[in-house]
Amino acid sequence: MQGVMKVMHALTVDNLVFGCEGGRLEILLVRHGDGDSIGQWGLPGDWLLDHETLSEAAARVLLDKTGLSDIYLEQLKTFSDLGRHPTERIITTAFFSLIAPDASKLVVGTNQLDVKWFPVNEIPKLIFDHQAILETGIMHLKHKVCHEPIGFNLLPEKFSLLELQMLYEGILGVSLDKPNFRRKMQKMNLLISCDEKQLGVAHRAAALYRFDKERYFKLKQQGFVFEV
Amino acid sequence: MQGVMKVMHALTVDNLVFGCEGGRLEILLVRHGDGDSIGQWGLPGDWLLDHETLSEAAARVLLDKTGLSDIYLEQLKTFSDLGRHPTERIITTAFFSLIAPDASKLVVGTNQLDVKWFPVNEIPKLIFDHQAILETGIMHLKHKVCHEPIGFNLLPEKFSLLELQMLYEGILGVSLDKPNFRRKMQKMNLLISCDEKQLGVAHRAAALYRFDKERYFKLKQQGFVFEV
DNA sequence: ATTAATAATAGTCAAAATAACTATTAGACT
DNA sequence: AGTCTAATAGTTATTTTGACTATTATTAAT
Repeated sequence: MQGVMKVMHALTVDNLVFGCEGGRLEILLVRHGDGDSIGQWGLPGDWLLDHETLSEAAARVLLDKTGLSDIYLEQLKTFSDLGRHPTERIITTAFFSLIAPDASKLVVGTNQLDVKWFPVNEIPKLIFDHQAILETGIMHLKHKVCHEPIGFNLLPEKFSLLELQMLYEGILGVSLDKPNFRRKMQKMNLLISCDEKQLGVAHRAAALYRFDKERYFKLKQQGFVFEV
Repeated sequence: MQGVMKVMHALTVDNLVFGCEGGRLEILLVRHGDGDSIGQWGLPGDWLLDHETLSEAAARVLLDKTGLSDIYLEQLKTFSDLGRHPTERIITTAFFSLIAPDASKLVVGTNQLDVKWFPVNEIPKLIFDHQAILETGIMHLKHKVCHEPIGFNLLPEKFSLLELQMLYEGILGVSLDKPNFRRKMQKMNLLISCDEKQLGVAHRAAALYRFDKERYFKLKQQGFVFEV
């Protein structure tokens, strides 16, 4: 270390909790019930406590809001701009999580007015720099979803190939050729057929698949790279 | 925010400064001259000051050590494990930078005994969790170098195709087919011929190229993705 | 019952990209 | 003149991609 003085800093975590409904990407927001930002929407977050790591703090926030644990959770970036908070210097580490539909029961925290899912293209004005954090997260998601099979975390356990395709179309904002998409996915050998069909649909029912996590990790060790 | 108490934290930045000599990936380390870790090697770092962002702190550390500014510098990850520092709780944000050979004149800082380049596969024992930070950084580099043209930051302004290939081979730890590699690189249209040849080599001199940054950004906006 | 609608699934085909090569050329050193 | 090293050029079979068409299964409407 250099010879300059140590300064202490206020640290928080903020979570980008992504979900997906009918191919539409959604984000979880909370409405603050106290402080300067009362009544405004922002990302769920909290102070980092003394005895916990950043990941643990992020997992705690996620559990508080959604009742979920064992969720795909990844550190995104630490935001430290001097003006990011209006009155104090607060540094925040943003996390990135992907959750499957209907898995969660939303919980309104103490000091909060509301928790709600918003489609990512219908976001209200957000507190502090949360809009910038969200944009960073969406860019990260767009990139990563093409190079690693993390998108499956946004789908239910069993899904059809069209649901998978619509997820990609929703995230990337493009439309894909159905036969080509299905061929590419099936050739990777990462989908296990459930030997089940969709129920209650008004057309020919699609076969349902699960993502083969074990196989993916085995292939990955052998140098395989997932690519969409 | 939840209703828990705000705690203040000690924050530092640590830099992974990568270089390259003859296709061999190197990292810049400093030997500490005071504190508990006296005499041991570690990543160059410093406390985060009150008036600066994390990026600014990282750029300051880089300038102090190498005399360089305007360097490729990217935030990697924030490390917050409770036991990462032996006596205090210190949270550090690791940065990732790539510098061209011979660009830098190393400077031994106050409270430091030495600054030196080490090949990444001949690293001494490092302080704290710096070994883990380094491994994270190398993994990140291996991944990113394939998807974005950041490798050029590790080469001199003018380079031959074989130098470029050896850089990739060094970073990825694989050997590549020369004609195929050269064809792939040239087809991307990101290399400007310098209309110059290597000097002082004991064999047929190779043509020298520069990386066309402007063209890359233009193509990127149009959806082009760099892939090796 | 027939037909329309919707989406699943199967298959085609030309163009492009890749991997694994061989061949030739230029320049320096002995 | 011959040897070494690496640059550069080219070949070929295989695989992958993109842009399609065709067929099938299922439900809902007429």
